[in-house]
Amino acid sequence: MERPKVQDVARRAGVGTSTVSRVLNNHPNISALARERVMTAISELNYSPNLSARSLRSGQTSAVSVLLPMTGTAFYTELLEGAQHIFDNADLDTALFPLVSGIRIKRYQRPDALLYRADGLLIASLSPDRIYQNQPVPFGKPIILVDAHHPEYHSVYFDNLAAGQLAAQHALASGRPIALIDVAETAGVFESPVFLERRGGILQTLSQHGVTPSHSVQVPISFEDGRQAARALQDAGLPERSFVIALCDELGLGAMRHFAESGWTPGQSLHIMGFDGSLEARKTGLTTIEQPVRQMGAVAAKLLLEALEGHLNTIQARRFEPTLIELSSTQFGRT
Amino acid sequence: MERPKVQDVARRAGVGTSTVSRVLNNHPNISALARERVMTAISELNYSPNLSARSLRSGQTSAVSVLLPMTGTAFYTELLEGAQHIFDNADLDTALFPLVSGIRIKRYQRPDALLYRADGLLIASLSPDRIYQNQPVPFGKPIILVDAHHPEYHSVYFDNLAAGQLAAQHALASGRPIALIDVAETAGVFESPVFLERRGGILQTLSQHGVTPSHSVQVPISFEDGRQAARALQDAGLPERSFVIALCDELGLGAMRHFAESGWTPGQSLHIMGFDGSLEARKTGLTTIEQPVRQMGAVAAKLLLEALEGHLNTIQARRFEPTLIELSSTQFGRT
DNA sequence: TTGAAAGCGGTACCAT
DNA sequence: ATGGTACCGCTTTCAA
Repeated sequence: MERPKVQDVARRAGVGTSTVSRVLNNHPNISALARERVMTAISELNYSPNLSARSLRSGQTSAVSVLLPMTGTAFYTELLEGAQHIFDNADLDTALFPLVSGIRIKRYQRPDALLYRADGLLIASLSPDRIYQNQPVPFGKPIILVDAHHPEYHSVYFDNLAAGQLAAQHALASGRPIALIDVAETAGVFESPVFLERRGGILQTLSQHGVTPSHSVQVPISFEDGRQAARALQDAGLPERSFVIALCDELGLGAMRHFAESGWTPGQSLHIMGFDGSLEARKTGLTTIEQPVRQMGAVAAKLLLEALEGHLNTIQARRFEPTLIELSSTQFGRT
Repeated sequence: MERPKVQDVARRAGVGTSTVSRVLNNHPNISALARERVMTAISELNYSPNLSARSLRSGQTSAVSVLLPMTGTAFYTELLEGAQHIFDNADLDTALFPLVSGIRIKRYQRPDALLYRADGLLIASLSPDRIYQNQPVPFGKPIILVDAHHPEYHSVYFDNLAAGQLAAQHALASGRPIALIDVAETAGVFESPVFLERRGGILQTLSQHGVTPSHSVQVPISFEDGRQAARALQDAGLPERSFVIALCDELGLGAMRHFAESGWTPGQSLHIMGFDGSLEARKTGLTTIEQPVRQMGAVAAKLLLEALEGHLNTIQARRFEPTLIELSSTQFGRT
């Protein structure tokens, strides 16, 4: 038979189509016998429901969409692990829509994009204002922003300003001159406020103590760029007994490598720290600021579930506070 | 108005619903006037079609699904960039379905998973046999395997055996003792034959020349593990004038770092190479085996398009041959 | 070139 | 507890 339908199942089970539907959707008030016969017919015919028909009639899709940048970093893997688990338990299927190039944006601006064939939407690390050019998201169902913050949307995010402040305080406590390895972002759709906020927190705290960074470089994010940034700092006359704040772990790790290679053993002469709480940083002993990424993903997913159930009447914001993980790169040889 | 439908558009434009549908789907034989009036009505009402209704009726989804592991590496970003571009031009929406944890597998085994609400399926780096436990994929439409190979499916993949052979030949040409930094894989769903094949190519070529690796270690894939592997090799008595083959760039880069730190300057005393042709390897000067990832993604996508049009009557296999990129880590101080 | 109407495969209402 | 049936919104004959 050509792809069986409910009618075929109903006929074979000797019941009505509504009974089949009830069994499929776990409705109450079904006799054990009827359920049994329907189940048998289903497996005999190898039946599976047509999702399009189901959503057309029910108005639901049993799916959530996740819009996210694809960076090839572990960040989104972790975030998704946290979220997927929650969606799985709620019997929601999850589809990912990566923003790999600018061209895709045009597609996502159309309200009939596949992205919006969902009951809810999670937007990760992206600014709706930027993607939709300050127009509302063409999706009339619940939306949660994660790793991003916007007054008009439910948001789950890190307190990057506090993270910056925490880093600055730790640096100040060392009594050393403070240098910055900053992130050079290409402006555009993918631009995220994360680094802006971290930087702001750092500079704000420093200036409150009358301190200005002794040296500063801006580079793209990669291990190798971190290395080159460290070299550039040295070339610019960075004193060996400095405290270097790198705006992310990857840059910090690259810089740490260069300093180590040039004999400025991190933690013993030079001090250095990063941001992200990455596994690499922990393994390598780079002091960092932890961000509970997986947990953030889970909280965002839970918030979306609540929104789907209509329990969210006011805009929600869940902010995660940072934790300092002090490792060997800033522990020894304190002044 | 509550989400307008074709009827609303038709009424406003003073035409029949079929005319609206024809305009929406770019059918020929539509008068310029009718098209104009329909377009106006659509934008006035801010109409957008219901995807579920459309696919229910047409039997098509205008979507392709991509099943892939989420590793946080640049590999899949590149692969997708290659594929998305092709799908975009064919007006196909693309949804990603990551296999983040084993639990997900259960979901994907059901034929009514969202994954299968598509016209075609791309499976990346995963073995159908392993995911579906030797049962056929529950999807009666075109499937393309990419970065994987299977006699029963269309496949687009790298010749990893040749890559291994190429590496071994390069190592043999150095006349040095050859050591291996191998990948320790956790068996299971995610296990891919890539490393098995690379390893096989290496060992096969070596043994053809009567050579056996002087030293060998197995470690998980990470920069830091590469570093530790290098140290382990030294502890095991690796001679400084060796040729080290790392089974991937990330391990090679980590090892290179350790060797550099311990004074065995890569390329000058010790020789080392990796696999993948990663950007990092190129920047750092690590000799590597190039794999045109983006191109492979594009070819896989094109193959899927052909399959969708019914042009593929026999199982297709597209194999990409590897290229050696010789950089400084194996160039100088040749014997 | 166009409109009326059938029908895609389910779900949910309304009887019983 | 169960079956009949209208109907979700669209595409596609078919006849005009």
